[in-house]
Amino acid sequence: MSTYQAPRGMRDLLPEEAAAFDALQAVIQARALRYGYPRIVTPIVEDRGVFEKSVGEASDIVGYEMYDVSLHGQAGLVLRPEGTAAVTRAFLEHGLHRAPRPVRFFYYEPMFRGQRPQLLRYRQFWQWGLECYGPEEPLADVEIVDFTARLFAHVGLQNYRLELNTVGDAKCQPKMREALAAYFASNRDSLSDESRDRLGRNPMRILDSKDPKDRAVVAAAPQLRELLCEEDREHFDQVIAGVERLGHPYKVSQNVVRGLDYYTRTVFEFILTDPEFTKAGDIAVAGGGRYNDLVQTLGGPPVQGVGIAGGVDVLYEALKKEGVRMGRPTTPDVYVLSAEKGDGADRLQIADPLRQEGFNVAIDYSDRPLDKQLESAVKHGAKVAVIRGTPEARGGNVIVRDLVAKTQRITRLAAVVTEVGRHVPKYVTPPLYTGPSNPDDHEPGAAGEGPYLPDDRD
RNA sequence: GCGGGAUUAGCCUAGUGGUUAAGGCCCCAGAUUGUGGAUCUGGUUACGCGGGUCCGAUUCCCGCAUCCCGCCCCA
Repeated sequence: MSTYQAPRGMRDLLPEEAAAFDALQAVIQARALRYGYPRIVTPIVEDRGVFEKSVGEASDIVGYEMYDVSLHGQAGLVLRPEGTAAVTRAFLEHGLHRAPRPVRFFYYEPMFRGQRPQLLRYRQFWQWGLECYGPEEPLADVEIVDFTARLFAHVGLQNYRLELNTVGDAKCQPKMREALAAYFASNRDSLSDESRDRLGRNPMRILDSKDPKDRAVVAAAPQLRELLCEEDREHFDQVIAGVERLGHPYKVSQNVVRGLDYYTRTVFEFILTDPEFTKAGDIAVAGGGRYNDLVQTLGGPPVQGVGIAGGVDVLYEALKKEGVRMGRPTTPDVYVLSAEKGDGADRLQIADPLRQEGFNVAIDYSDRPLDKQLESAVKHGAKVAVIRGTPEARGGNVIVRDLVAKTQRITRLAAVVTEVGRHVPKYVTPPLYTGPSNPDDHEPGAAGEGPYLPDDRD
């Protein structure tokens, strides 16, 4: 047993898992860009106040789940427990509330909460998220739901359900709270201790209680829909109509009330339905909603917003459970071996053109007998061995051996790349810069469209 | 933060209040003077940490750490 281990609730992603996480990021990020959401990166550490102000001081996250980090005893910094408040801080700090609206962001970052680790709940976990600042139109809410539903369809997630709800806006919430508080107060004796406690703080949270005692009371609680203000109801109806129109299955559920204070109007959760994940209660694979007052809360102008955050660890496990394959191979396809001792430079020279060409190539560093090197190459997952230094492979020749088919041929050095290419795939190294394509490449009329028209304003 | 369970090598398992704690897989080396996943042989690595009881503890007790399960909550 090693002396040190990863901190509680934090884990290492070994190459295979890391590859899967990379693949998930690539897919989600590319899709976010399709929707007009470019990536933003914010620091892992934030001022404590960013979250106290926005998430709510009474919330569990701020109450006891924030990771303190102090520098030279100077407190006040925490590891970020969630993305929305941090992104909003950046949005304001850079004056982006003056940028053309809506202002959209995508993020994919580790988050930290000092909670007790449990099934799919870690102290360091990864979240992807979207934030959209500016629009008050319900269409923005709908698009974020749409993004998520289509993302899950794309990656192959099947076993989940979508629940929508609305919690009203700042004008309306007090009224709703009051009505709920009155109802729950009159049923005080039937409530769990926990909920009785919540009655004074946030009666809405009683709605998502899992306590069977509360359940009965909650079932007969006044419908939020009836308590809503006119504009809130209208907004919600349009959100529902939009989701409906796009054909995403959903359910309106009073129980979706989210634990963060900044939500107004629309809230939603994508909840896993596989029995393995529901035995411990609902696990959300994504959740979000509208936050119309958050920007102001953090000291900005009145700018509305809507967003969502998804759990990468949760998504990864759910996909694995459903048999979805993720990631790229983590093993080299080609191994360079040699029967000659001390010819490391030659091995590297053989590997280089193969690598240039896009093959994944590792070399054997040792002077071990060839059989050991072959065995090692196979164990490292190589499909092809390039062998030098044997009697047959002299004078600018090497052997290219297919380790799966167990066939080989002697090949001139100049033809190694071609020969290897017959057995294993090449990979594309991503470009450092991907510019816009040239619109002139488009051939007018090719797709049946009309000719370009002159713009009279020119 | 509060409850319950677990912790023997890199992994999986056995076992015991008393000499060198067992086996399988993996890893390394050799048998096999250089073309592989087999076989055989050998080798490295463990009683989570700290206290206590005891002549003596890996074994019993307590605390701590970590993991799992539940509460709480969320991604």
